[in-house]
Amino acid sequence: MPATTSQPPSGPRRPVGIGEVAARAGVSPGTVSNVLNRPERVAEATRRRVQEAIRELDYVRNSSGSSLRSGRSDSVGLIVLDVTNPFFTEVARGVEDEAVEAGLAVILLNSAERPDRQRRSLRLLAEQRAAGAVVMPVDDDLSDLHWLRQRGISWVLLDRGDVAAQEGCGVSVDNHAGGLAAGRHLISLGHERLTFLSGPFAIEQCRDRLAGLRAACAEAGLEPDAAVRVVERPQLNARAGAEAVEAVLAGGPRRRPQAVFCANDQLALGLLKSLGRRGIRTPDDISVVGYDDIDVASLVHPGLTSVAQPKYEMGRAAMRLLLSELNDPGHRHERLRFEPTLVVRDSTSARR
Amino acid sequence: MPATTSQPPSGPRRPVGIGEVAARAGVSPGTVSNVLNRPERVAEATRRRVQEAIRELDYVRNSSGSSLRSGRSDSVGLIVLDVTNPFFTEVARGVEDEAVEAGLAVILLNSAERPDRQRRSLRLLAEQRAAGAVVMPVDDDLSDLHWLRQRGISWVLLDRGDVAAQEGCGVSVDNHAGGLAAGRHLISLGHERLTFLSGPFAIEQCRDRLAGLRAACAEAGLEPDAAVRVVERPQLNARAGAEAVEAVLAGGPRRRPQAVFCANDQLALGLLKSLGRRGIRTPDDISVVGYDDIDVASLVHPGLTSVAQPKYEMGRAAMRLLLSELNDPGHRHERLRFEPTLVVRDSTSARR
DNA sequence: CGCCGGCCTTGAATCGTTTTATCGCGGCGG
DNA sequence: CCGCCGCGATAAAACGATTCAAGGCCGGCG
Repeated sequence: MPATTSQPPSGPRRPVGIGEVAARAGVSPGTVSNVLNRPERVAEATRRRVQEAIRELDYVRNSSGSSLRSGRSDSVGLIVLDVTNPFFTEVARGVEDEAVEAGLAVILLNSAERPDRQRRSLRLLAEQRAAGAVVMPVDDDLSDLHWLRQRGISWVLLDRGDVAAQEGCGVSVDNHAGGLAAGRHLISLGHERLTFLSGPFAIEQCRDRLAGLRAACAEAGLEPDAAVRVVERPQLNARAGAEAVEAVLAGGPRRRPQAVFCANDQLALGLLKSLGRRGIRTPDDISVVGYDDIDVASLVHPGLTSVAQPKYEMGRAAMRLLLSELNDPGHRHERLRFEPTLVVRDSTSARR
Repeated sequence: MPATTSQPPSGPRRPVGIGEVAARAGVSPGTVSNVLNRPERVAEATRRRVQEAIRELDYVRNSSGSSLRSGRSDSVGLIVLDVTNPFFTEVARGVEDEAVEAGLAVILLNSAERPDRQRRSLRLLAEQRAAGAVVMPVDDDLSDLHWLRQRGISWVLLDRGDVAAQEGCGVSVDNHAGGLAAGRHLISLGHERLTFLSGPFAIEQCRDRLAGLRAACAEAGLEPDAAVRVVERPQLNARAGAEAVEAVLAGGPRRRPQAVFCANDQLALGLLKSLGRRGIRTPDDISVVGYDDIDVASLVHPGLTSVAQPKYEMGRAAMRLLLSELNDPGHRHERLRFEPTLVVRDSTSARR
């Protein structure tokens, strides 16, 4: 950055390279490089002279040249499924904070839940010879990720538990436990006719959360197949939740579920809205539980009971695993598993 | 990407370069480069042979080498103030979609509203010799941005209207008009005792929205200084909104505002929550208007009346301006201004 | 038949940095 | 006094792609 605060916009400057700095400081380019990368190997006086020259010329390192020669790059990729989803952005914040501390730059890429865009993103990272990547995979097909690893770019999976440890590190949350907690909560409130409002079953998380819910039923002596009805929606957003209301209420008031457990908060928020429109009150007429505990869950009225995941911490942990893989020669792949916690608010209450 | 779908994880492969491809195709490296960058200059047959070799060897271009020599880079930066804010992520989506169409990669950087992080991000872009940047500046100090431009990296400002056109392109929304629309709406409902719940006044948007609100008062024959009370908060998030409730209600029921206009939706959501906790009903007791019209505004209960900005379109437009600056030699800086629109929902109603 | 021009292709120079082998120098031990 | 060692600094060879001047080939025209 400029030494003097704000200069009048003068013509575009010819870029200054390491050689020019060297000339100015009266040393060789190699020495400048050493000052930049291994300052301890340079004598105090020389180092100071070089740093002075760097400041005076306002030299900025060219990372192309640098990473071309060294083979290394100091940026890592982060591929998220949806930049507009609060869950992912919170995770991204964690990844970023940890990376910044380690002096790495994060290239945030959005796969928009589309395999082709994930593919593009991975290819970009390969072209950039990125140091590594944190990836929330778009589906169960990891072949592109193996392709990336073959090229020497290692990755950590986020939010996908099914990866055998020998393929790479991973961070996930126990979705079964989350479903179980939600189920126990609802059952303890006296609800026996439940609906699981799911996203696509292709998504492992949805399946696991449902399994947890069923386990809670079994545990309480309820027959899971009878107690839990499942409504599957093709997406995990609010619109899908709102549109699901008919399917959820299908069968008339007598068969209406006493409680709905949603695969994520956005579905739940959409559903709540539609229920309200129809004059069905939450929690008086129906209890609703969400998943993720995004910020707005506490802001809506009624406050949404939700299964919380340590989003920010998951991001940090993933980045830490990646850093370990990059720096620690004795690294072994590892799978970290977080525990979800139920946050009870106003959208659930005892059966009338 | 691999031609064959999924190979068993074999040892890390030695990277294949342009030379190897050339050898395989029986041509010179220069020709391979031409196939990659100016295919029309290469004879049909040769081109095919080279492409075949590329596929067989699964060659991936090394962007370090490429941009080192050419001076160009095919990635652009996008610096947002807060990755977790829905307004920004929606804008980011627009920027990204437009960039992808143009074959550019987007490096998304989060300044977290902190000048030092914005500085870091700009420096990173300088080191990477990025093609350009779309920036939502963290404050009014543009000296670092000038510094960037001096280095030949051009930028487009987003959501900041005060930049003289000769310094760079910009995209903004008419905040005064937004405040005016909100004010007219509230006044037409009969409200005369208004409060503006603001973020930091250092942020131009807040000031302009307030000015618009005042203009609406003046227009209706109300004395702005008497009709509008202002509550300033240091941040623009929900927590700040929730904590503002006391200041908003200060003075007892008699002096309680009939309507509150909030500088953004998150403030409004926080405020709504706190009002609800105190048993104050919206819109019966107090009308509330937000700003930005983020997704959840329509999901909360009551639905939040809000001033909508064309978030996604703003992102696209910003990227288009940047592309024009990069590709069009006769480019002249331009300032695009969008118009906000008021979206009326349930959080505002006529004075009782 | 010779020359010219257009189309493809080539070879070599080049981008800015890192790295490695080498060198000069002064001090220390033998 | 000599040789050796180690510290600091240097020069030159990479890294992988792009670019550009130059050359080869072919067909057409004079």
